[in-house]
Amino acid sequence: MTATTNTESKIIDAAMEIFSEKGRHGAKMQEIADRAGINKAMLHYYFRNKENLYRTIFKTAFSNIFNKLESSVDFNAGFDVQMKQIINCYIDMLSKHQKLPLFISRELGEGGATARSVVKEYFKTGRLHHHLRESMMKAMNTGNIIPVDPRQLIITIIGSSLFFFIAEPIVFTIFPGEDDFDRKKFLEERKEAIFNTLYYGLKPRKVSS
Amino acid sequence: MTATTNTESKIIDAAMEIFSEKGRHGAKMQEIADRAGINKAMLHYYFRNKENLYRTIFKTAFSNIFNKLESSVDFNAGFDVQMKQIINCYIDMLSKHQKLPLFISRELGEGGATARSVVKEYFKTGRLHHHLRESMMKAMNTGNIIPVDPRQLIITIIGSSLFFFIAEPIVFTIFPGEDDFDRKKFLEERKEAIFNTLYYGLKPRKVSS
DNA sequence: GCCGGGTTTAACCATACGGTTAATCCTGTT
DNA sequence: AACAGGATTAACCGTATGGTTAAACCCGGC
Repeated sequence: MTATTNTESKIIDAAMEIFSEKGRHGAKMQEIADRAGINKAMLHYYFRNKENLYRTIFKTAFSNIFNKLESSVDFNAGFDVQMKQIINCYIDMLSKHQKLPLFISRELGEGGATARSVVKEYFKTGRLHHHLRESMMKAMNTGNIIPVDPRQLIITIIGSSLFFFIAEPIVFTIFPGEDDFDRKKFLEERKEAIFNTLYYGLKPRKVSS
Repeated sequence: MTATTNTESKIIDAAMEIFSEKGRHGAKMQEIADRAGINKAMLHYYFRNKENLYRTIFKTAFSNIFNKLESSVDFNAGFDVQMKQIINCYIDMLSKHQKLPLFISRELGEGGATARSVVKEYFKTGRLHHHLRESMMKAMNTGNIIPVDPRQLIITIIGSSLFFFIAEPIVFTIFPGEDDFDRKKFLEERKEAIFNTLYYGLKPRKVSS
C-alpha cells in the first residue's frame, strides 16, 4: 500500500498484501516478514500471533472502506446523487485495491467470526447506513423513486459495484477477444452503466425527464 | 451434498463441504477424511495429492453451476424472460449451496490459475454466453431494451444475484432487529426485486405498459 | 482353498510453519 | 563512558500436516 518507514507500519502494509492475496491460511508469517523486509520474530513482537495480526489487518481494511464511503456520501444530497456517490466510491476504491473485496469475502466465508465482531463494532458508531435508509425512505415518500425494500436495494447496489472485482480474473476469459481491454475506461463506463440500469431500468421509457 | 456409498464419491462430497467452508489452505486432508468416514491414505490413493483433489472439486462445483444455468435458460424466450430465469436459477441454486460463491470467489482470489484453466475449458463447449449475448443484442435492436454494453449488464445481473450470499454473514449485522428474519421469503422477494430494479428502474414511469 | 489384484488401514516420515528464546544492537539519558 | 530498555536478530522448538509405505483385507476366478 503506502511506503512507510517504521517497522509496525511495514508489517501492516506487507500483511495487508499477503493476506489479501493468499487469505488467512494461505498467508505464511515468514512470507509476510520477507515482504516487510524484517525478521519474522518482529511479527510476534508487535502482534503476538498470526490471528491477532490478521484481525488487525481485517479491521483496518474494513474500516478503510467504510470511512471512505462515509466521507464520499453527501448526507444532504438526494438519493439519486448519493447512489451515484456510493457506486463511484466503490469502483474508485476497488480499482486501486483490487484484492479488498476478495479479502473480505474470504473472511466471511470462514464462518466470519472475526468479520462479524469487527462489523458489529463498526456499526455501533457508523452513521452511514442510517442516513442512507432515511434518504431512501424520503425519496420513496416524495415519489422520486418507486417503493422498494431498502435492504434489497442496498444489496443490489453494492453487489453490482463489487462483483466485477471478484470475478475479474475470469471475466476476460468469458468475454473473448479483449486483448486490448482498457480497464480504466471499462470501469468509468461501469459507474455509468450501474447507475443508469438501476435508476432508469432497461426497458425503454416512453416519456423522458 | 448427496448421500453416496462408494469411497470416491464420499471423498468428493466431503471435500466439497470442507473446501467450501475453509478454502484451499484452511481445509485439512485429515478433516476431509474424517468427514468422509475413511482413512486419510484413501485421499491420496484416489486423488494423488491435495492440489489434485482441490482441482477436481473446483471443476465439479463450477460446472454444476453452469450446467444448471444452461438447463434453466430457455434459448427461444425473450431477453426479459431469460433474465428472470438467470436470476431465479442463481438464487435457487445458491440458497441450497450457500458456500458455492464463496468457494469460487476464494479460488479467484488466489490468483485463479486453477480457476482460469477450468473456466477456459468450460467456455470452449458452453453455449450459454453466446446465446445470451445474441438474445441481448436482439432485444436492443428490436427496441425491447435500451442499448447497453452486454458485458456490463451481465456483470450487473450476476453481481446482484450473487452478492447476498457472499455478504450474508454480515448482512444481518447491518440490518438490525431482524431476529425473526425469514430467509426463504427474503430470497423469493429478492428475485422480484432484482428483476424489477434492473428492468423497470427505480425512477417512476409516467406511462406504463 | 488359494491366488491375485484392487482396496483399505495403521504406522510412519519429512518438513513447513507458528511461535519462543536468549543474545545483540541501537539510542537516548545521566 | 556507562547504563537501561526497547528494537532486532539468528537459532531453535514442537507440532500439525501432506504425503508414503508396507502390511492386511476383501472378493472373484480357478
